[in-house]
Amino acid sequence: MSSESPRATEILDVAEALVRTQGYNGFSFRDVAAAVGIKSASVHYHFPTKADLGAEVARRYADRFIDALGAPADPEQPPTALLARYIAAFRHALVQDGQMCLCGMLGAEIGSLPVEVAGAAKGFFNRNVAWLEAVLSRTAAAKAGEATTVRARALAILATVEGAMIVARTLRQPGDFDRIAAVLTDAYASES
Amino acid sequence: MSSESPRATEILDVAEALVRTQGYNGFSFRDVAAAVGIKSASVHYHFPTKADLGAEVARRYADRFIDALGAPADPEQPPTALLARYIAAFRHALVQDGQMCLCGMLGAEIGSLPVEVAGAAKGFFNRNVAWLEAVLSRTAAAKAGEATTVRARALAILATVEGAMIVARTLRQPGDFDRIAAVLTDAYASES
DNA sequence: GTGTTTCTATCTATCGATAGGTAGATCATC
DNA sequence: GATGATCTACCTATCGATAGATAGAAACAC
Repeated sequence: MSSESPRATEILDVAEALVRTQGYNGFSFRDVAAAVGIKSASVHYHFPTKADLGAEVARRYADRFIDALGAPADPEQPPTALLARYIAAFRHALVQDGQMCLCGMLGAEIGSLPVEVAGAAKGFFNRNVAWLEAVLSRTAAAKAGEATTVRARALAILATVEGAMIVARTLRQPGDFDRIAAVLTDAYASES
Repeated sequence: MSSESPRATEILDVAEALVRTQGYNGFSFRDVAAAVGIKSASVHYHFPTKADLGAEVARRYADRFIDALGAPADPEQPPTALLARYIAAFRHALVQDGQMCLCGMLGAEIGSLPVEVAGAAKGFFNRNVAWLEAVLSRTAAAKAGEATTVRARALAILATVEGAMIVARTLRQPGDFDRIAAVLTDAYASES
């Protein structure tokens, strides 16, 4: 599956950074090639079409991201700690990388993406919601009652962190991400 | 200010729809011209550069959007009703138009936008936050205590609805927007 | 071991299409 | 006949993608 050559990995790294700042519609094979130090034809050798490259970037990003979250059912981690880790993962993408979440960017462009790329972005969101549902279902509030709202709350958390990245970046105040995250924590996690 | 010719308005309408589905980097003068039924050179007559057109689209969108929200201090409207109206405005953009929020899209692309366009998107968000702060400051919770969190909660509401549009569109389930909005209402408005 | 073939990764060169933008002619309206 | 709006025609630059060549490493045949 993921036995990529060093060069292919290099290309994926560069492409990911470009998509996360300029969007799928805004990056080109020549941009990627120039940053890697090869010709655009060589990029086509590793990834035949732009859709192939975009989809692979998205798949790799999703795998890495979900992997870093750890197991949502880990009995050693209380739900509040897992939620904090979830928020920290997005915070890292924003502050450390200084970029948008890749799939948040793709989600905004969803109406004009090749099907493979759109599907990869959709998969990222589905896996995020599933992870959050698993965490939220362990809270006291969830055990006490309504199962319907577990999915709704998972969707809300995902939407809020994705939106927070956009707002913080647009207002040029990275600290706004933390302000929004604090509201999230107060509203959802304090009831556990 | 806004004494545009019918043709200019037509161009702005088409450009807005294109930016909201393909992003600023993904639309072209030729796309706009073809949809209007004129040549791309004629679009340049009305809007000299792409940045001019993009910025004007964003300004018009922001004006129209904020205008539709009404006065946040209107004594006849309780804060809960105003918040419901706020969410309905985004819901309308998503369900009726079937498109992203224009400035949510621009916010995602913010790292690769001309300064005029980026500034217009930033202005949209600032006006949204100001409107929400005005509403939230009228709630009982706000009057009782902490003024710091009013801004934080305003940012969180904006982030959540922007993110909700992206998530609902990517998962191809418009109903998810309403699920997220319901969580928002429960968490923030029930304390008033 | 040597010679032959195949594979990998890259190159140069080019394709048709499209990008944003410009110059100058044309047409209509007043 | 002047003004506003649109046109034709074009420019330079770039897009995604392909073709054909090349150099070197690996695999194979004997």
